[in-house]
Amino acid sequence: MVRAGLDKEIVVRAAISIADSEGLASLSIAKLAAVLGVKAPSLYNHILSLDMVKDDLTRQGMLLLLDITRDAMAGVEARKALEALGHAQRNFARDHPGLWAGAQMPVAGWSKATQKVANVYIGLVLAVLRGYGITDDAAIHSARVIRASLKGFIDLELGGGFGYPEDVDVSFDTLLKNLDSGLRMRKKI
Amino acid sequence: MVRAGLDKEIVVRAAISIADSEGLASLSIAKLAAVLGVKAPSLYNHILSLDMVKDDLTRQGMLLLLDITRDAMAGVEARKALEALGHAQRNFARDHPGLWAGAQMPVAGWSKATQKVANVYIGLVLAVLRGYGITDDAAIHSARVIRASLKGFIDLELGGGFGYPEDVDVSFDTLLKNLDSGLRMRKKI
DNA sequence: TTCTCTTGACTAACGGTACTAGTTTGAAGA
DNA sequence: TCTTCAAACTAGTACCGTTAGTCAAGAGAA
Repeated sequence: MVRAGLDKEIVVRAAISIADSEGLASLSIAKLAAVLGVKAPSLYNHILSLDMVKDDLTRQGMLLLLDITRDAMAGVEARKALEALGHAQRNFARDHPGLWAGAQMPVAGWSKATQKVANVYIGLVLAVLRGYGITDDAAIHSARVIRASLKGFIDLELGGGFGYPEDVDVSFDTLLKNLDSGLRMRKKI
Repeated sequence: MVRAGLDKEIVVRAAISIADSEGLASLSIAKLAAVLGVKAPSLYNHILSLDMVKDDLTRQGMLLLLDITRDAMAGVEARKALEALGHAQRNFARDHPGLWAGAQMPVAGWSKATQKVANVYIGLVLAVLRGYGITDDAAIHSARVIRASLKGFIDLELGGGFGYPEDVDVSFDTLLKNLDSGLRMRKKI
């Protein structure tokens, strides 16, 4: 009965590692316990439930994504900012598929704390739109379009939804160009 | 031990009903058996596994979506066709959230038969693009953009991802307008 | 009508999941 | 050194999908 010296952070870190390498779906209490060298019930001295671990994982993933995106967007505007946002998200999803998958779960299952972090992300999208001169109601609608397009593309790419051999990078550039031209149109009207 | 008169079709039909009313995630052998008035193991006289039921459900969902979309797109071109495609998908997802969720699962988990049906869907998107004068490689890239945008929007809407009170219908129209203007741009170049 | 054979139900069980209760022990602080 | 709390443990609950083996319903043949 040697003590493993665990705490919630270590457990969540292990969960992130498992989710990113084997997929969020195969994250389980049993696997977590095995990785940490402990029997499954012992984990409950540090965590409330597997769902809570996933919530923590999601929130940490969002915070990391926010940092990365903010850095990428620093000092650029409009189209450059949109591209920075898009590439930052796509790269994040490829580097951390488990964290990305966590952030794509239905909002209803998140804790208040995690929902709060999610709202900060919207702020970043709205910042991009200010660069296009789009504010207020129109910004909300355009923000939804940007979020939806990026999320849909990344989910499809990660899920193996692009079967044809054409270069997916070119497709992503097409997506960003489309969004840019749509937003510039919107500004003119 | 009265015989229930089951067959695979009846089981899949019940699965669709459960998935659409309670969500794909809560579709289980136990629930399926309860609904059909039979003990769980009895189902295995008619099905191979729960995964195979989900695959059938997905394929049937896709076929239904294809029918609905084809009908909506009949006799219209370019922007009208794009709008028909978009609204048909969004309405389908709202009417059949379980079938929609099935069709969004990672491609790797599908049978060959189901993947084949999925490919037919791409044909519909390419038909829309022909109306814009976009063919070949460019069409593949634009088709990915359309699929990604629609999928992302619908997934976000169904998952409760749009927190602000602004009218989601307006946002969807914005998405379609964006796509349309992007595609018309692309045609000119 | 009776017999046979197939089909579709059943019960019991296996290994997996998350989780809880109760027990023991390591290790830190008094 | 003793006490106390935290963190591990074992054992067990209640689910999940799935398999093996059993038995009877019901259809077709004699």
